[in-house]
Amino acid sequence: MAEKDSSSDRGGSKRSAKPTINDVARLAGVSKKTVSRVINRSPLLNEETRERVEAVIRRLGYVPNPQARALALGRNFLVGLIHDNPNAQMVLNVQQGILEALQGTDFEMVVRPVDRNSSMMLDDVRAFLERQRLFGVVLLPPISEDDSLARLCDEVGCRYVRMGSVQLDDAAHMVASNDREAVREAITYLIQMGHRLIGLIEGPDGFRSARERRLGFEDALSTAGIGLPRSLIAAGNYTFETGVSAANRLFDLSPRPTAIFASNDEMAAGIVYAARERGVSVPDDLSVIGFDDTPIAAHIWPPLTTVRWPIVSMARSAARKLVGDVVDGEAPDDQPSMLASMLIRRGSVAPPPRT
Amino acid sequence: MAEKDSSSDRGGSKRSAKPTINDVARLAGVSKKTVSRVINRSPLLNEETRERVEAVIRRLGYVPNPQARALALGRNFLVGLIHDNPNAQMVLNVQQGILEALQGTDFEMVVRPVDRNSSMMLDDVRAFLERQRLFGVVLLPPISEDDSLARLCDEVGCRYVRMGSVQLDDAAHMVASNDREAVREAITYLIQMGHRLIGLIEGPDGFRSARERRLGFEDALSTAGIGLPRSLIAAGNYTFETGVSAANRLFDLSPRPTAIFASNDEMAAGIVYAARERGVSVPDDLSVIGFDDTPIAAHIWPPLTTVRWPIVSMARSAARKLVGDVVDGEAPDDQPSMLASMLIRRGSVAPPPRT
DNA sequence: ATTGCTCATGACACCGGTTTCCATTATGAC
DNA sequence: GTCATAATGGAAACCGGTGTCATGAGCAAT
Repeated sequence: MAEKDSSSDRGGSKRSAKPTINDVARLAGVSKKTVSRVINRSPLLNEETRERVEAVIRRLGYVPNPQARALALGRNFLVGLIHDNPNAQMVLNVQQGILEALQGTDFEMVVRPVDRNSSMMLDDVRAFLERQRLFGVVLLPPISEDDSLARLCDEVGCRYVRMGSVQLDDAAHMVASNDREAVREAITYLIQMGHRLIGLIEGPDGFRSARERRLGFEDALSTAGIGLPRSLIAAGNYTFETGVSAANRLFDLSPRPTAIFASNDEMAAGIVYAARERGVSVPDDLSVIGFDDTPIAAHIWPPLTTVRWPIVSMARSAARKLVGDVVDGEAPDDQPSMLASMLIRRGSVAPPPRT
Repeated sequence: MAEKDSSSDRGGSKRSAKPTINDVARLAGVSKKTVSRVINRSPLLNEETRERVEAVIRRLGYVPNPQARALALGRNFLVGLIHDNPNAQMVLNVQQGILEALQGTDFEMVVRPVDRNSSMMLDDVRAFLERQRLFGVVLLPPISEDDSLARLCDEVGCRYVRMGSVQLDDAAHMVASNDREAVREAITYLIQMGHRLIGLIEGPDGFRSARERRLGFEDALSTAGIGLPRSLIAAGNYTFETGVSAANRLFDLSPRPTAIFASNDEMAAGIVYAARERGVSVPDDLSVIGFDDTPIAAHIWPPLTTVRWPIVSMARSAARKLVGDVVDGEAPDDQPSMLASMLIRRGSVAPPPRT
């Protein structure tokens, strides 16, 4: 310890020295490179040599050092998840999907929540990407809708795949669902039940998902020849609380809508909550449809009819796009870029009251 | 490309060569070592030299390569989160706490969900730890209660900190809350409201959190001199569904309990759901208290009175324990090992009905 | 026997940092 | 002015892998 430049290694760690590729090579009587070939399943390798080396590897319990590999290869084995989504279940589902795709590979997932309202957001992400030199990132909505983030990834040479409600990028960089079509179906279902006065609680301005869902809503109504007064559209921002207040605004309308579609389940749960507060019965007086099919949808009373967003599959597909060609030579667009949502019918929809 | 050992680098990546420490050294007219000293804030360095080097670093936008650092230092900068907790909000809160603690350090967080029911679990985790050579891991309940996991970490030389409902390990390896005391308070509150027939929906067998919460429940009753018939205790496993079925079992009792405490919010939400199904009014006919204060608690009707588990602070504290001494020479037990829960009073508790 | 080819393997440099060890320079005491 | 000492900076080794290229063996064709 001639120089105390850095913090000293506090002695305790009795981490028994891990065997290295050199140890394996020496004991097997071959060169490092040959061991490296065994590890990487090189085809041009004598079967007998391979077995001898593998035996030594097993005996020593040798595991290649990922840091060294990362350095030598000039890339690491980290896939990042960048998100600013407040919905815990959604984020966790995405993590699950990514991890499923990474299962059995050398890749790990690192998670990076960001604050889209911060002016530093882009700088933060840039610093993160440059520092960590991630292999690639998955971008979760709503921040995935931001083109400047995608450009940033390009700039720093980091692969990316965006998830979203609509195709915003080419197939290699995008996994989308078709929200518009799914909402159209849901609203058509309400219309078939007899509803004519249907309210909409929108997602926040500037979110593509919000816009797509609204477009699906409008499509269904205009196809059925039903007009849509401005007053039936209430603003929300995907939180439970705005669901409550938007619902209250719609309840004050006269005539009152007999059904409300909320652009996500949180807000739909807010509608149900507000209805209880006001003594409005769901579904007898009011039908409610949400979007996402997060657990809350099934766990409130009455259980919510909602559109299931195929979030886990989307995430899995996104991660495969990212690492597929490295892992098994698969082309990045072998993975689907468009996945379908589906309507889940539960107890929050009924025909409108007779009055 | 003489040898096609590994998958070829698909050409596209026009990642402009990142500046290295050599570039900085050359342009600043100093040696690598000097640049390294600047990066690591070595004190024995001429002020003028430092400034010159820093200027070059800024000009080049140089960022040290973490992989190379990890290799040279013999440790990486990854903190793992190992969990098998099905509660999304809880997992995400823990992630948030860990990331807060890691903020501004060179550490990143990798997430590893495991399946505690799999016989391969320990082997999987061992493979994970050995492969990735993580700096340390945070263990989330319920799997954190498993001593064999902690022993495994010791064995492979990986630091760990366990989170839990009771002190299961020494202060350097544990961050706990005091569930027992918190539940005692909650039940005492029910007793003060006049309840005498109080049901309990337990967490799964073998979970320390479940046991501690039950002990707190029993403590409060016996302190108040209230007996606890076996029939008032129903089994659950922390899921919404078992909350529903356990509640139904308690509803069939005669006399029916006037209050039920559930060992977590999911199950408490199940009670409220079941009550609605049966036409039992909460809180008029039945008071309900949950545990955790996850968002669902505030988002159902009526909003749940519950015990807030200080999960974010616990996670932050756990992560600081892990990296503290490396980051700023802080002793690992400068961080608290015990954090307090608190009762959040909302709308699901009222005095018992007169009858 | 010589040439030409393929196959299996090894020597060696390299990735980008940190550390060791030594050389040089600056400082201060005499 | 000289010498001892401390402050500073550089050369080279090292961390543990991978890539490049050379080499020797084995074998078929000439």
